[in-house]
Amino acid sequence: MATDQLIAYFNTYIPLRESERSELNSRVVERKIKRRQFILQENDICKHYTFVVSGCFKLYGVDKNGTEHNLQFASENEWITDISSFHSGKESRLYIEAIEPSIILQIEKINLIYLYHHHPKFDRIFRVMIENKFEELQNRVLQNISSTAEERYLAFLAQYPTLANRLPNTQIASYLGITPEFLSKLRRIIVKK
Amino acid sequence: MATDQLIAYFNTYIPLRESERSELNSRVVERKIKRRQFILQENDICKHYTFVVSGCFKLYGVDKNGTEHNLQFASENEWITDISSFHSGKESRLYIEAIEPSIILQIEKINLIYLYHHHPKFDRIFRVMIENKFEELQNRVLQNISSTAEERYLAFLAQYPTLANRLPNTQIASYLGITPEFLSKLRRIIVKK
DNA sequence: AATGATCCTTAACCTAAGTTAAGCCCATTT
DNA sequence: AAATGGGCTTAACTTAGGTTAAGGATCATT
Repeated sequence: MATDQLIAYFNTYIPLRESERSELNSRVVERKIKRRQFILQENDICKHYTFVVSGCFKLYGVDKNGTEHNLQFASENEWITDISSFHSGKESRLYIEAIEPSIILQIEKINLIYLYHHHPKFDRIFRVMIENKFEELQNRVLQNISSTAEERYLAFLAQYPTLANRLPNTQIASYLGITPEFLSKLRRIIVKK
Repeated sequence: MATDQLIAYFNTYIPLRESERSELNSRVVERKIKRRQFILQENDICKHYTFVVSGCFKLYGVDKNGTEHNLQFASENEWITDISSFHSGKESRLYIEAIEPSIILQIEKINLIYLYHHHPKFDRIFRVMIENKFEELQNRVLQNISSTAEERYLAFLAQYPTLANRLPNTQIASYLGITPEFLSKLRRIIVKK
């Protein structure tokens, strides 16, 4: 069952007791998502934390020219949400879209708050989870302000080799903040070396 | 007293009980820091969370050419730390330096862990704090991959007007990921408009 | 088999941003 | 009063990366 995978994931942080497992179980909803299907669109309110059981998603914004900019990918055992809209309860300016057919588990805000209040362990787990995510993002910002596109691309390949194989280069270019044409040029330069 | 300011800060998240206040009080150390003084240097291990009571700091990395790249500023009522080194216990690759004469409160890792274990409220508070920081960083990444330097500069002025007045432009340029010369050029273009 | 999408690449040309170098202005220090 | 040093600007020149447009490859759908 899919929630077993989520429980196993939490156990890597802090082992859950039976009571926590069953409460979690009853507060999580499983969904099957098709390729290209959205689980969040601009002007929606983001009501869930989404855990990816299988498949892959992207979180992105769209600029005034209609160009997409990838903020985050999430595949197996990763979380994805628009934390800004989730917190504020206001309309999102982002999209979450399946890149592959996927299975997810979603937890609603009320249920997450319930877990926080009845089992403080979840405060701890989610604190550590987001601290790790924060660290990752901080490294990305440092890369963005200090490295060339080529360096960022090579770093991406090194850090996410599996994703790099799974994703079309257009999606990687969007994540790196460059055009697909320029990424193509970089790839040729790298091969030549 | 300086810890009153920290307690007032925490109270904006969740009010602290007397027991929590006194435990916090005894686990926090006040320091006075001079302009240009470091509270973290490359290859140090980051042992503290630092709360800025007054003054201003920058967190930055230095690249192979010796150029500094500002990851974060922190002024009154903000936290600054190298969360990566703090967590892993490994040597930091970053610097934290006072931009102004400052007063800070530092909490050591053992003491923070003590607070987490005896008062789960701190798990909650730090979770929410870092969720907010995560959101901020995510917006910055989106800016970095989708906007021009001019747009990023104007957004910085709008988002941090006080900081923008307080900081030399060289520091802002470093934060935006551009050279001071180019920022100067942008400023002239903006004024002309 | 044919029709589109989507993607990847190439190439010519363009522009945002970096580099180098010089000069000025202020504040501190001597 | 000079001297130092940080910060800000300007300008000439270079380069990383974007734009536009085209063609080919791959894949799913009819």
